[in-house]
Amino acid sequence: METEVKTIKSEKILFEVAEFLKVLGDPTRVKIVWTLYENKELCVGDIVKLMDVSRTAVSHQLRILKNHRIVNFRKDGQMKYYYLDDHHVEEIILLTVTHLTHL
Amino acid sequence: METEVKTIKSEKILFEVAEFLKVLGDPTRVKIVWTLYENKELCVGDIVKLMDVSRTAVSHQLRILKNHRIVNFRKDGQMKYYYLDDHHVEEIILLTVTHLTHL
DNA sequence: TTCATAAGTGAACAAGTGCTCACTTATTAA
DNA sequence: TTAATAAGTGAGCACTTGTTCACTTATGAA
Repeated sequence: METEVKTIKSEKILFEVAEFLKVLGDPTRVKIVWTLYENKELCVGDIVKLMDVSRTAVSHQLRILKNHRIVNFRKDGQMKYYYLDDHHVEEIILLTVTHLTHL
Repeated sequence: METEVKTIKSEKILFEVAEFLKVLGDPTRVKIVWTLYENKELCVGDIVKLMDVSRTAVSHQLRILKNHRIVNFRKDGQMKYYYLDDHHVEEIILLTVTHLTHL
């Protein structure tokens, strides 16, 4: 207990960081995000086809991603075309891939 | 269902990305990481002093961070001095902060 | 050796999470 | 209007997770 220490600034932003990374820290959600990154935009049915997850599960996760402004969509008839709402998200994933492959 | 789609490459790496981001996606753990980022290295007692979390909880979370090679430590007598094991981790957090503050 | 201090461990439990199931909403075609 | 298709919703439940509590290990001083 002899180390000089600093106090933590902005407790709140760290909590938000944790909350945000938790959203990406799920296999289904990160797979959806990656699929949208690779395909620019996709309707729900296509996302389901590309992933081994039920349509309902995809719907639930898309809502969470939407609430955190990670994805957005445009309507076209009966379809909803989802796309990544912010390029930072793909940067975070790519940086993580880099980290893991250089471990 | 009319969009041209690509197949997902490397299912496994995406799973690992999710697992890794989940580790950072916890308020206690991200706080520990940030505290270590700000202070270079700290013993467990100092980490506890800087955070509103019990010593035991910190110990448990440090083990998880150690298992994922996010932190490491050096022993010095009775103390263990923990430090960040990879600079990618702070980059990921800083990028997330940037993302959240520009939302 | 004995005691104090620093840190870690494992069981238990409350809280949270992600999936499935049944049902609903919205849109388009017949 | 009726039927079909695309997507979303809410309850329920199994599973996971983070904390606390009691106990253990390891090191150093007396």
